[in-house]
Amino acid sequence: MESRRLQHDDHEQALEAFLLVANLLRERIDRELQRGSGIPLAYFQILDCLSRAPERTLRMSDLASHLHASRSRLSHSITRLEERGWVERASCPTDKRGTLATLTERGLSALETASPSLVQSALQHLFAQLAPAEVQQLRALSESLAAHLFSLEDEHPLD
Amino acid sequence: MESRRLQHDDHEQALEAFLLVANLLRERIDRELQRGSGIPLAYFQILDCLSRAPERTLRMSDLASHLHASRSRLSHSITRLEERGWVERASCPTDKRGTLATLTERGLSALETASPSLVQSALQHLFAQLAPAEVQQLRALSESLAAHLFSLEDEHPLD
DNA sequence: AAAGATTGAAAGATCAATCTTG
DNA sequence: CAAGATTGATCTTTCAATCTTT
Repeated sequence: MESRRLQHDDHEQALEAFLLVANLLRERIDRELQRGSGIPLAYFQILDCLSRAPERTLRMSDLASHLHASRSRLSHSITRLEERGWVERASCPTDKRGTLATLTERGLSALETASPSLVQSALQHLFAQLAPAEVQQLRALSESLAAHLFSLEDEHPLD
Repeated sequence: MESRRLQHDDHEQALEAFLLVANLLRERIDRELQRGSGIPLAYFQILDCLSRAPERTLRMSDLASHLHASRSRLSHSITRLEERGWVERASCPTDKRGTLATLTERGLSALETASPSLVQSALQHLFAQLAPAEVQQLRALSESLAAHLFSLEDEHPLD
């Protein structure tokens, strides 16, 4: 009973520390991007994802699942990115229900301007203090937890 | 040069995995709370923080720094919690600039209803697959990163 | 009916003033 | 002027329809 209780406390403290650092990290990166280039992290991730796709184009649905975002959220975001001239929509030729999102030249420039200095400086700042083995630990733990969370989503989907 | 490049990739992948799992985890916990009790995680954290304070009361400023939230965000949140009857404001007797936030009886009940089952089930789900040593690793890494991020905030504050 | 996508309204967060007290 | 706190405008996310195509 005692050890059961201790174990639970361990979990709770680990969870608290994890959620705290996750927030701090996201905020920090978001700020550095925002300040340096005027691009919020959420938009950056969309542009980055499109830039790696063939023809710099993806279907809304595929883009949403790559980014682990809801269709609704992505749709609103793409609307705003279209207003900035960074993304264009086109209807899918093979399936009239679908919509294709394409990264424009201007969008690519914006991404390339923002990308190198800021993300790298963030990374260097953040991981400068961790030993290579610790970086690996962090990655292994994250991937293990992510796999578990994905299996939970399959049981109880969020949409 | 080659190893420099490899190291950077390691960092980037670790960061990606970490940010992904952090989002999944936060969403999952938020949903379980929301579905089970109608309380969003952000509100839960405020109520929980107040419930541990002496007299169930804290100054807005102290509450904000405990939660690592901006004063503005907290002020808006407390307004909404007051509307629900879960928190009350009072002006600080010793410093007329200050405002005290107090958890009400109804707020305490709401917290206690939401708290036990949901958070514990979330914790058990999430950590069920990690060995105790891994939980400790996760905690140690999180705390180490958090300490580093705090020192960054001191150099370049966010407010 | 299910899948892909969008929309409008409501809730939450951020940003730049603003106001009061120290 | 600085610290504590609030406000209003704006932006983002979420939620619950809605619409079209399969």
